[in-house]
Amino acid sequence: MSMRLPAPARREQILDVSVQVFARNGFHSTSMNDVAEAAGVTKPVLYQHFDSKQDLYLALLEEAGNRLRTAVSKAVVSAANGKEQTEMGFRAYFRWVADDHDAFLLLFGSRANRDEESTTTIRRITAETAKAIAPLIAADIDPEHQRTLAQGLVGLAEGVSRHLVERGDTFDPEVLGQQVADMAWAGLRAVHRKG
Amino acid sequence: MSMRLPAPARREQILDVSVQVFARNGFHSTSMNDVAEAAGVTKPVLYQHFDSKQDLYLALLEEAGNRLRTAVSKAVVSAANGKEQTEMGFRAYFRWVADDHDAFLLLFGSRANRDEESTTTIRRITAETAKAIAPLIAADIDPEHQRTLAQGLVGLAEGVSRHLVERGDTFDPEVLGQQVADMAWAGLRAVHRKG
DNA sequence: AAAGCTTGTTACCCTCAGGTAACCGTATGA
DNA sequence: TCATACGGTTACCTGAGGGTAACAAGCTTT
Repeated sequence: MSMRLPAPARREQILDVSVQVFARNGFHSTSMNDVAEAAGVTKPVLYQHFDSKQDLYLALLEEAGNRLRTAVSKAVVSAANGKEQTEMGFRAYFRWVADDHDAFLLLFGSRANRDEESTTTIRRITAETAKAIAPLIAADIDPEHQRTLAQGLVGLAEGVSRHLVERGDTFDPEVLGQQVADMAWAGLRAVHRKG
Repeated sequence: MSMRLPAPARREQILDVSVQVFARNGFHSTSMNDVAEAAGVTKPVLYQHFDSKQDLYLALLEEAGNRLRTAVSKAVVSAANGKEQTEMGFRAYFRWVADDHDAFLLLFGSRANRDEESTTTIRRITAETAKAIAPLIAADIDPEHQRTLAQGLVGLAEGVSRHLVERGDTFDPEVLGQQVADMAWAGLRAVHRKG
């Protein structure tokens, strides 16, 4: 039925397609047959490119995580002061959510199914994101607590995004990012004042 | 091996045990045999009390959700002004996390596996929690946005908790709740000022 | 102590889905 | 035009695990 494709192209296509399928239906509710069908191909083809379902899934997580990471860190670097970093960071985050939609669902959607290994990967990604944010938090509080609050901010962005994405709402990432950043920044300063 | 138990007691015991097992290993990685073994009993006994694995799992989610809901709403009601409500709410939340540990992981842990139905249930619980929080947010911004921010606050608490619980850290819910509440409250006021 | 309800066990069925062996068809290069 | 490599398919194996039928062992009530 489907056209013959050179191996690397097929691999890419499989990755593209499976992000969507997994994001929509979750890991366990998606069979390799489903993926194959969505790719217009049969199961053994998948196994020519990936060792196992796990392997495919982890590759997807990894790729999605990379895109998130680079989007946020690029944005943060290009900012001058803490406040601006906060703004740029959140705006980049929501921009990523808005146009890498399926990747977001894959990593953080309610349907994101997680066994041992995937959990580790996702946690790592979250932790790295938090790490990128941590410096924004006033340096005069103990680092332990700093990291905890950073995780909280990540959760904040995640919560907002999940709500919007799963409702199917569209949103302007710049506006939303700015609003959430305002909120977060004020919160951060409050923590600072108290120590 | 195990003692005979009257039906209601057995049912309770199964619920107690399975919260732990599911929380620790996630839905799909936990077989009914695992649950049965943990309960010191064999599989068919489980099916005397629950129609299916789904059924059991949903019962757990429901129970956990109820405990969360009542904990938070009780706390919020007993407070006078918005600031106090915020403080009481967050403290109650973290108190719940601290001593209903497994329930938290079940609902919000990384390993929380979610098919169609469970997702709906969990979303409902999150939404209800957000709804309880929404009134705290300044009334002069549009309700749509209000709800979105409320989801963000829920995410904030969730993110902080997940980080701590999954690291196995112990924490004082009162102190942590107060700190997060300070942060949240400042953020909320900032949103208020902007409209 | 026998009937009968309740609790529990053993041993099984059956489906689903991950994974693979063996085979086909077409483009390419000698 | 024949060989061969590569992309793809059909048809199967297999294990895990949800769910159940049939039977055993206790209480309890008369």
